[in-house]
Amino acid sequence: MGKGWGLTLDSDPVTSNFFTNKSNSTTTVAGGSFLGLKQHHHHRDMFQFPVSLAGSRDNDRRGTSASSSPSDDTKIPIDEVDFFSDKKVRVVDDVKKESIEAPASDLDVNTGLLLLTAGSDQSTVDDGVSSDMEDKRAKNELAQLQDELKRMNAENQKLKDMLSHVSNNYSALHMHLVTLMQQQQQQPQRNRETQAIQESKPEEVTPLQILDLSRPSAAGAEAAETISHSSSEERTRSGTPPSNVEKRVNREESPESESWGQNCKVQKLSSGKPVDQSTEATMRKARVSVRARSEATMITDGCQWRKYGQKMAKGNPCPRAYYRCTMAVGCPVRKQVQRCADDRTILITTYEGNHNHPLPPAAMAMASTTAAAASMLLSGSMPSADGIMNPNLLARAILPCSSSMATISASAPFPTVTLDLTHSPNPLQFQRPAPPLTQFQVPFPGQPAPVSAPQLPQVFGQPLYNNNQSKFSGLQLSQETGSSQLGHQQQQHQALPQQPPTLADTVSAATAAITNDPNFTAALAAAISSIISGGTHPNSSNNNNNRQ
DNA sequence: CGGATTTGACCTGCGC
DNA sequence: GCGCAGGTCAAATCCG
Repeated sequence: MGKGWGLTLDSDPVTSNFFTNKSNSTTTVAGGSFLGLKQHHHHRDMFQFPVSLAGSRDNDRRGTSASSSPSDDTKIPIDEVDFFSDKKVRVVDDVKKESIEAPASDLDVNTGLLLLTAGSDQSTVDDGVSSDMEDKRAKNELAQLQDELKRMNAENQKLKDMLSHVSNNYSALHMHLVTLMQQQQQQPQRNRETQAIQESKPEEVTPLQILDLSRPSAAGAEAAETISHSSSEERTRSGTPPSNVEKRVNREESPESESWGQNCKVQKLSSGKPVDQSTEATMRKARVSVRARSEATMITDGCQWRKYGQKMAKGNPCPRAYYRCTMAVGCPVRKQVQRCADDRTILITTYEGNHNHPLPPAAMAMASTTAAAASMLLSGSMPSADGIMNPNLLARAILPCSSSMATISASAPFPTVTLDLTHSPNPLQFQRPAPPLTQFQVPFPGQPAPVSAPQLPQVFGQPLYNNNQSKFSGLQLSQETGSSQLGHQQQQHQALPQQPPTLADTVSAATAAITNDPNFTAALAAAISSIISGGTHPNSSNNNNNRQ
């Protein structure tokens, strides 16, 4: 991914370089011909380094492989060199040696031409070959060779300097980016941290009680399941239904991960690690809301849900339904479904939590999207709620082609990413070159979810609206497909290559693309920081917090 | 009969 | 402290 997403995702290769740490700063030394030397196989492609910075993924990969593992080193022994590891010195030395030694071996070629020129001059003067003339020729030859050698040395020195300069620049840039990243991540965290410390009372908490949505779901899932099981056993053992007081005690002693409200309690109970605590507190409250037109009572998103409650929400005549995921025992994912009060054809689905189980392919794309959105929202690329950054900036980063469809609210009770799929796309947005669909990887069946992305349910890819002019085009990036009436979720991944991509395909592809890169949030943060440093966004004054 | 849904009670956080 | 609103629980009910 990373291509076709404009500035934001162009940072992907940069991300690969800058944020996967260490050996990414590798580059390839080359340019034998450039040096005027015989081309050695291990000195190819001079200045691949800046190319790599510019975003060639292949270059990145090759550069990384050169120093990432010993085995790789054995495969590509000298071809690629890490200038920022010890090898750098070695290679530079090689170049140096090369400049001194190699010309000797190249003399035949160059000298031949030069001698021919020199000799021809003399031969026209004197046809007789005397030993003096031979000596003179030899001296001339030697002098020219020495000049050539000096020139090459100077050239190599220049190249070395250039290389060193580029290396230094890269290092500085790298450090700067890392620093920016850390600052962005730590600043809002510290604020919350301080607040959490002040509010929380020190009580014991087990690590299992801290479920970080930003982490791969496995750990949190296991934790959630463990907690859930233990609490279930406890309830079973108790036999009789607990009284209110007992129930209360039970909740406090075994804070089931399944309860949002209880989670808030866990967050207050936990005090061992302030950072984790504060992060968790925000993480758990992060939500992804999807607005879509649907006549159904609930959109099919590939997951199995069980309704566990319904309430009348204030200010909305339509009841709000509460669902929990039943695809796995103890899955903490919840969702709320409610019709919009203003337009009852709009169904608002709000997801929270991450699945602790594998998702069906149909549910992967949206899960990835919502997870990425939530992760980004909470990872530190999300500014604190004090309005340092326009949420729309982040929304644009999520969906650069649909800024009006994705809004992020940091001031809401829960940080919420809202994907509005009900609006017609801005025509101007379609003037941007649409990313080739092939760059998106729609998850295949059995393909694990992106490791870095907590999984959340998918809502795309189901019949949302019985209308060819599906309003679902809000997220469409490339074109409106008249024949793109959404089919069943299983069909969305079976689009024939020669057919125009369906909306579901496009959406799924886009959503998958968003999260294919484990470092998406980091890349996003970097992009944002660059945007900030480069000036304010044209719409930055339009602080459109989307509160529900 | 087992699983899903309904629905009233209960809990919790927040604002006044 | 009280009331309100959001969220959850669990017994009752429904349904295949």
